[in-house]
Amino acid sequence: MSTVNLTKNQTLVLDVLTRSEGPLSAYTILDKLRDHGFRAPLQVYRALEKLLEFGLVHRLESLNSFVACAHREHACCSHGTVAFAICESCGQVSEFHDHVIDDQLNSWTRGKGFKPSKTTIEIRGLCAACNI
Amino acid sequence: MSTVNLTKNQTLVLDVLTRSEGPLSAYTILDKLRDHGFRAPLQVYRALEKLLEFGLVHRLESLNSFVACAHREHACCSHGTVAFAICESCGQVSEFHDHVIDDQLNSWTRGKGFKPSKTTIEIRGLCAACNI
DNA sequence: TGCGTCACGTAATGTTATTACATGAATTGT
DNA sequence: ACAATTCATGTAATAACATTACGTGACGCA
Ligand SMILES: [Zn+2]
Ligand SMILES: [Zn+2]
Ligand SMILES: [Zn+2]
Ligand SMILES: [Zn+2]
Repeated sequence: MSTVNLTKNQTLVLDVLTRSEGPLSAYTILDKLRDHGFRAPLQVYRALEKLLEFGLVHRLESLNSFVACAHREHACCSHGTVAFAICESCGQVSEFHDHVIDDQLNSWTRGKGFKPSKTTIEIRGLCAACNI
Repeated sequence: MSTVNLTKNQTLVLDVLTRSEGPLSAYTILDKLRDHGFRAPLQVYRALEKLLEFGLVHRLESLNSFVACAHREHACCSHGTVAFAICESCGQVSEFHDHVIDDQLNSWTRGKGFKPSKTTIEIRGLCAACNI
């Protein structure tokens, strides 16, 4: 659980994401940080790039947006693939891990000689609260 | 295995995707169809929307691009979630299904009361040929 | 004929992401 | 102390991806 030294911009971006209820697009983050001196998309994208490297943030491909990791205490990157359930009504995102799925994907890739670098699993739908 | 009647534009787009080695972005499709009278992105996006509905085409979220379904004879939509392995070197895409993964995801969503509408599974990495 | 639906066309605009270039601070090796 | 290198940052411009708004003609059906 090595703690990383974040730069000022990285800290600002991570704080915004951590405080947010749901995922945010890069441009939404930019808007939220204009008061703190952010003026260009690149400032956000550069910070996000590092935060993704550190495993502190995840990118939701199906939403073109970003969330703070929900399992920071566990060093997310270390325990396999992460999956997300995304509610299309309220925007809530649940992050989870599943070793059976991991194993199954690994078994497929090994069988094919495919060397995975990054795996995306995203379930869009309605959360329990919205599915009344 | 009901065959759908495609419109002219839908046929053109599907043909381009079917002939293509790998996934194509909407704008690449547009360029390839300029000779056939395509002039605006919307023509492509409208055709893609229908082809996605029909299950003849898949969208790769992590690539913002589209592929023809590799299992048309099996009526792709009918047998659960589709997964893709995408080679970051040669661009080749392998489409596959795995019932264990399906079951595992379904068991998670049932447990949470989450009602899935669409699931994305994409593995980025290096295919066997590129991973020498 | 009048009406609704649907595929299509065109233009404009909105959203997301990257490239190119410049500056200043911190780090390293001598 | 000095040059060389690296890294975070700033700014502007542009590229890539996607949607909204509006209008037309074809078709099926009361
Ligand atoms: Zn995480
Ligand atoms: Zn919800
Ligand atoms: Zn398919
Ligand atoms: Zn390859």
